[in-house]
Amino acid sequence: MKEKILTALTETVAELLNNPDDRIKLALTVPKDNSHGDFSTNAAMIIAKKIGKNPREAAMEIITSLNNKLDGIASCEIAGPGFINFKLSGDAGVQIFKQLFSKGKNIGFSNSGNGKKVNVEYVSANPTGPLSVGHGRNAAVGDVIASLYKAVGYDVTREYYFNDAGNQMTVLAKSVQTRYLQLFDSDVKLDENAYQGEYIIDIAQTIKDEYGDSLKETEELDVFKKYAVDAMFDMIKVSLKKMRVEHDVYFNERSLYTDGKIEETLKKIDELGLSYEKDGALWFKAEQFGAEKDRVLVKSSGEPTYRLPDFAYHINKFKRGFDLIVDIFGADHQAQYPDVIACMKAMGFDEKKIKVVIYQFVTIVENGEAVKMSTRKANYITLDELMDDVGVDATRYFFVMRRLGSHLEFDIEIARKHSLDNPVFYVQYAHARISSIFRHCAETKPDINIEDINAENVNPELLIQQEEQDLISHIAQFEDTISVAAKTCEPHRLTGYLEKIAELFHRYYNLHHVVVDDDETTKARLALVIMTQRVIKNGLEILGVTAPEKM
RNA sequence: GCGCCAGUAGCUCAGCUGGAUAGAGCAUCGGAUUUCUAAUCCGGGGGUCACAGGUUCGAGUCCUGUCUGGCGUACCA
Repeated sequence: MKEKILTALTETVAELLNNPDDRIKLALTVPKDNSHGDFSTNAAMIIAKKIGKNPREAAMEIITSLNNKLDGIASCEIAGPGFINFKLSGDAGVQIFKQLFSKGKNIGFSNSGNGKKVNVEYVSANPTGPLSVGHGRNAAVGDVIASLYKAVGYDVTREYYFNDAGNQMTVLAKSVQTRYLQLFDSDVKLDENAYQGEYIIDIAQTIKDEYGDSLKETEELDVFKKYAVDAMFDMIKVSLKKMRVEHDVYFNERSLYTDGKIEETLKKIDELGLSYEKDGALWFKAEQFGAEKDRVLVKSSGEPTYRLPDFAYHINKFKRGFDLIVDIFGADHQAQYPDVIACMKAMGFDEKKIKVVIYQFVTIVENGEAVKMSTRKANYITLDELMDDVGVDATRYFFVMRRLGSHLEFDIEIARKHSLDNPVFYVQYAHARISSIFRHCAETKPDINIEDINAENVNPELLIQQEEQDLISHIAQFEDTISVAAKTCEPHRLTGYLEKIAELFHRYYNLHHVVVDDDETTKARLALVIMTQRVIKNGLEILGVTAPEKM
């Protein structure tokens, strides 16, 4: 319907301008205020100046020449400064309702992605400690973005990239070693830079249980490292599973070395003339791509920096044939992507396929004060603790409900209340209430079987209440909302949308009964709430939040 | 210094490609339950959209400058 109006409008405007080639960006929107009709356009205001008339006169002309082109429109009105508001005829409304209802359980899902392959890389925490609240935002955002892509028909790969080698692992192994030695001699001091979490002591204890004191004299860190990495990964995977996050691929940075990809990448960069040696290190000519100075690829010690494997990793992603590569990371990693993009472009890959999603930090507020976070110092609140406090549903919902560009303030005190002002409950409650209506209907009207209701055997014309019309017109925007949320990688659009749907439903519920004396009206209203419930359920599913039948 | 992100009600935040009277929740004040779950609903009060210019029919939204905050600017990841 929307397309039809827009096409007719575009043609009309082109005629009036006497220049079909002059493509003008017209907006046809669903007005916030429903007294402004079902659709609204700004066309007249845009062309007014060009055709030398004031906007309201222009609107008049558009309507006149539009007149015969559209069916299904009950009226067009000129309003305000020159908007043209269209009101659909009742018949069109019925068609829309039937169309929406017949989508059944798939309402909201579409196939605009057309099976294109997208790789979403998220969490990607190195195994140096339990997942923090910061990782939690990453996990939730990445997971929901992946689900959004799936909902619009992409073939989605969820990926976790990690590094279990290098400097930080050595620090970790040393920390475990120190804790191990402390089990024999409490005078041993823990290095200031060491990881200080309790979990390090647990790992040391495990090693003591298996090896006794046989590792007391060894300089070799391998055993400590192996135990530490295994233990950390177990911990991380348990947390992610609890959070309902499951990756398809765990990609080990080290495999890029064993496969010779690092060498290959280095060679390619050299061939392109993008590297040079200086002070014993190998440098990447980042300045050439707008960076303020060049960056080190290989340290004078011979060890690569993170940058080189990052390049090799992205080449690998391109070679696996992804049409879209989505990287999700926090604001503290913002510096690393321009180099990757520049390098991929230089190597002839389509760098526009890389989409970098950067989210701002999570601030934990406790007793009105921000808690400083540091993995090393271990004075942070873990993701596990958070999930235990407020539940997985609320955790996931909270992490995605804000625009990614804004800081997320997580007030522990409020979260711990299992509070009633929690928006996730508001949405879930709407879902549960609808289930409750079904139960009530089954008891009071055994003749009506919910399962039997379909687009053909209900009469949508009986849905004449304003609240019903509001619900329908918002439901009609569900698919669009998902598709925009996916395209922009902005999950909060979906939470906002669901809250609006829940609000409209709750208002409707308070004003009107679904199950009423008249069976036909009851059936029409049931169809409406069935659809509403499907929308909420599918929306929550994308968010990874449960949709309870009872609360 | 330079770069990225932000500044909207007392607090936490929405505001889709510029559109009609800037919206929610919390907090506050006042109402609604013989009826499908009151985890709900209805209403009141509360705003110089950080500041100053600019672009245009029209700016919270776009441009420039200023101020404030977070992050980055490693031969750490």
